[in-house]
Amino acid sequence: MAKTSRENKVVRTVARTRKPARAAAERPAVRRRKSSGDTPYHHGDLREALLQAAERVLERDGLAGLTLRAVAREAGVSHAAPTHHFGDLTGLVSELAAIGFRMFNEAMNAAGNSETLPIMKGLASAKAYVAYAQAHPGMYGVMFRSARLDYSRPSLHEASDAAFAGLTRGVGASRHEQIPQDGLALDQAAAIARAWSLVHGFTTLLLDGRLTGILERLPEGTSADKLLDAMLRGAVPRPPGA
Amino acid sequence: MAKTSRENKVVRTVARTRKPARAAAERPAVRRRKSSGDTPYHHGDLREALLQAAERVLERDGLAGLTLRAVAREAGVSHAAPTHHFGDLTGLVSELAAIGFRMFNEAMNAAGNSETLPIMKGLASAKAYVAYAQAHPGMYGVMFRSARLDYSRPSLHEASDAAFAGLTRGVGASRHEQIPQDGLALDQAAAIARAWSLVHGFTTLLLDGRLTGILERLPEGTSADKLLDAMLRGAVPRPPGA
DNA sequence: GGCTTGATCTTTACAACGTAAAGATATGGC
DNA sequence: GCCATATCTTTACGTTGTAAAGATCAAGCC
Repeated sequence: MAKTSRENKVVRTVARTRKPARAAAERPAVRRRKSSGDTPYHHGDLREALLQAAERVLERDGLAGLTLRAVAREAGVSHAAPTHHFGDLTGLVSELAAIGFRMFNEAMNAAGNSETLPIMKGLASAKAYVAYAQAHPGMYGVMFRSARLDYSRPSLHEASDAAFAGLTRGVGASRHEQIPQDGLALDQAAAIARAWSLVHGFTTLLLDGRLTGILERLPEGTSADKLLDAMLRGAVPRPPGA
Repeated sequence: MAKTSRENKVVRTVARTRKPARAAAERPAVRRRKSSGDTPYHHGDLREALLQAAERVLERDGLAGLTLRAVAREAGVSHAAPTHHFGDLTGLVSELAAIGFRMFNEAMNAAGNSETLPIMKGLASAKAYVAYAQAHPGMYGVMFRSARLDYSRPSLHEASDAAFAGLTRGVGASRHEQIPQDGLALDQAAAIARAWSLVHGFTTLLLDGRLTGILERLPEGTSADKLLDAMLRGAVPRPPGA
């Protein structure tokens, strides 16, 4: 009961006193509708602006710098404005993570669909997984390292489930099987867990810099991509002819 | 230059005024040497007491509850006392993580040494890895999820390296090979990365609750241990006869 | 057109945190 | 006995998340 976020369920206060707030001219100027120079209605699409500001702050200052007040500063609004749209910091971080999962999922699907051979689909998806994390380390941190994620939020729940479902499809494709929705044999479950663990573990270790010791000992600066490829090819039960 | 921790390099102040501090009797009482009822010298082994307090706070309140002030409260000292022994929060968390890595490493080695077959050594170590994380989720969080770790600290650096070296040895044993210290072939590196990624990824996913969807669909509440075993057995190039 | 209403944003306030600095105190060497 | 020093406490400050109350504007009603 301590965590009741209002978030658009505005508490109408008693109000009605004097003391005029400062003039409207003093407020930050950039309050216009997204890509539409006119009609600066109430205060613009602040929710979207805050999410974009949050992503900028994240990639600039890292996960530790992603605070409610920093995001508000970046967006040019008062420090309490984000509370109205996201309830609390957990809410903002969760919505940001949901965006990350959607981008993530799209990247994996695009990579998988670009391949024709079923076995290659899985490999391509896995590579896209790692590539996304390398390109957006801040987002990856929000999605997998942040302690403030509320998976009961539908947006986050759905986006996160969709991303892992995509990876599971890749496994099914590479084994020429359909993954059933209800029952699951142990070896099927093991195959899914193996694919998830391999890709997710590799990414986590790579971003934590724990693979640099290995990469440095490889011939002439082999890239992480090559190591990933070798790791995955050795992991499939029947190695592809290519 | 903003992060110069003093940490035992005490800044001698000018000092010397009046205003007596409160009586010694008001202070917390438990200030005696570890397992030695007498000789309560200056204020006891506070450094050790703080680390133990930190572990208690961690397992009780989670990573988010692990603050300098909470640890000081748990140990019954002033909120600024930990600073003297660890410099800052990063220092305390790093030392705690080092302890975690040492316990972690001991558990893996003990499990590996209990087996005679080389292939089994790797499996046993991997299971010990996951078992430790399940038994000490707070510690695992400090070691792998905390944003405040300073790997330039020798204690943390060494303990962390030792833990991963142990896992690498397990891989070498399971492949009947010696992992060379200098050069490394791509397939050797891939084998190490595969073992690390599998075990670490599985653990991360398990602790994040992302495997529950799979576990629930397995026959009659199969344990995570069974899934791990099946996953690992399917991953080794030459499956063991057992 | 004046008025109300409700959503949006700002101000103000407070407790908890990390950290620095200065004051107090006991220990061990002399 | 005395003092230098390491250890611990007090005090203080800036930052954070969050609650609550005040201000402002768009829209609808009469």
